[in-house]
Amino acid sequence: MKVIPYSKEAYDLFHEGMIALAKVEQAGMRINVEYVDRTFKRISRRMQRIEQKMKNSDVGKAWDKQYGFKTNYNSPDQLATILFDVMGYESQGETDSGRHKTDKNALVKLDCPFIDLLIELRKLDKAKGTYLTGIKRETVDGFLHPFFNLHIAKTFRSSSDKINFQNIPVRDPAIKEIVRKAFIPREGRQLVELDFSSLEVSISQAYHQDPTMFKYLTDPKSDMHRDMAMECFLLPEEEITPKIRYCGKNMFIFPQFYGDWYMNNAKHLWDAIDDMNLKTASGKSLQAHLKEKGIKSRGACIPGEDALPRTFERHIQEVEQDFWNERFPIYKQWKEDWYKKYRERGWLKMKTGFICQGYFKRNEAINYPVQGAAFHCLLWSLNQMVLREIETRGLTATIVGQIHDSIVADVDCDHLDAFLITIKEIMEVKLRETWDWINVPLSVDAEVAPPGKSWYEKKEIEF
DNA sequence: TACTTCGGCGCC
DNA sequence: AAAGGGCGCCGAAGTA
Repeated sequence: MKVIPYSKEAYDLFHEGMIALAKVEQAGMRINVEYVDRTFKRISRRMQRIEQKMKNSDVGKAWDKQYGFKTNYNSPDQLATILFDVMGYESQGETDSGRHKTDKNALVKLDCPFIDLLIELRKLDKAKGTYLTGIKRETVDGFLHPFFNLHIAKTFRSSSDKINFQNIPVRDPAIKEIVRKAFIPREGRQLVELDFSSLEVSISQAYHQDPTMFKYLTDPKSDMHRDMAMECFLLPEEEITPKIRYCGKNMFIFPQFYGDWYMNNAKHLWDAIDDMNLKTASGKSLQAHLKEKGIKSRGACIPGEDALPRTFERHIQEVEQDFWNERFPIYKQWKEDWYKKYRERGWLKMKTGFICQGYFKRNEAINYPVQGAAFHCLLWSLNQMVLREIETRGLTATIVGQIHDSIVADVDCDHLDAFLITIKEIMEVKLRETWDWINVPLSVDAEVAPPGKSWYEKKEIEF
């Protein structure tokens, strides 16, 4: 059977999207070139000082003895040889090709002072090698013009390259500052970022129609991440802190939605208790709290082996069971039905009219329609702004980028309020008028940097 | 010199 | 029964 990969509506969305994104690319983002040059040199000096310290440590001396002038702290092979063969540290697992793992997660478990320096060095190297170098290379006359592609991702999402505008550091405060200070607004303007809150979860609702999820997405008093944090750590609502909620969200709920399983959840949540120094709202350590609840150890977490009673692993396994069988059974049923239908037909169709055909694993077939359609909500909104509303309303504003569920703009300070009202109306109201299959409210958060200030200075605002 | 694969890491 | 979805870029190391 021949499958045409899109409907007319989907074709139109991408046709307009190509034009709108080309305009975004052409406009570009203003760069503080002097800052980038200055910071590049400063980071280089900092890296040299760190390397000097590394040289003087015991690991550094062993490294020099083994490799001499060939010493390269950036080589995973050399690092593994020194740590696990020469120094005798315990290997923390293997890569796909059977080498010792030397990523951050494996290294922090070794308890070795050299490692802290190495991790700091890697971070600075990332900032310098990938971001500052990339910005310098691609900036022309003070403007950076990243590409936004619509022909790459299997899910009909976008991608971005030269430079990748969609992976600028934001979580690590130090790297965030180094890189994002390079991005500045045009004269008399300020930078604005608008993102759909929990867009993929909201779009998943249109597929599975789970009533419990519907309540979470429509009742402002309900809070799915808080609830699952309570389950994972056996805590009452009043003991949930922002950090604990963060863990429920990013180490249980989101991984579960992407198809992960309890064993990984248990490992990550258990590590977080120590790494993030988790305490209940009334100040008790979670370690002690779980012990009181009868959970004294993590559990072996070995695939194929049953989780032992009274381990954290067993507990999270039960939380997972409850999550899908009791809390979201309709969602679970949809996943099974959807995958079965894909297996029968060999293709799947998104709410936005795009068709994915080919061999997909279970998790892929389930995730693609949500990921793609969610991005299409953003692209539709961007098209309205770039191709229609900005000009129609006479706004002095330029869309300069897009990050899957958010839009970045460079807006005249005097037009900020009008811009925000316009784009909020499009993203929250007009989008749903156009696509009535979206059956839950969509809400937009705004972050704004002060006039003339860099992208690093963006702060969430009420509007 | 040019290319590929791998490990690692940045984002949603 | 299976067991984390989607991207791009860097340097290291090996191959052509």
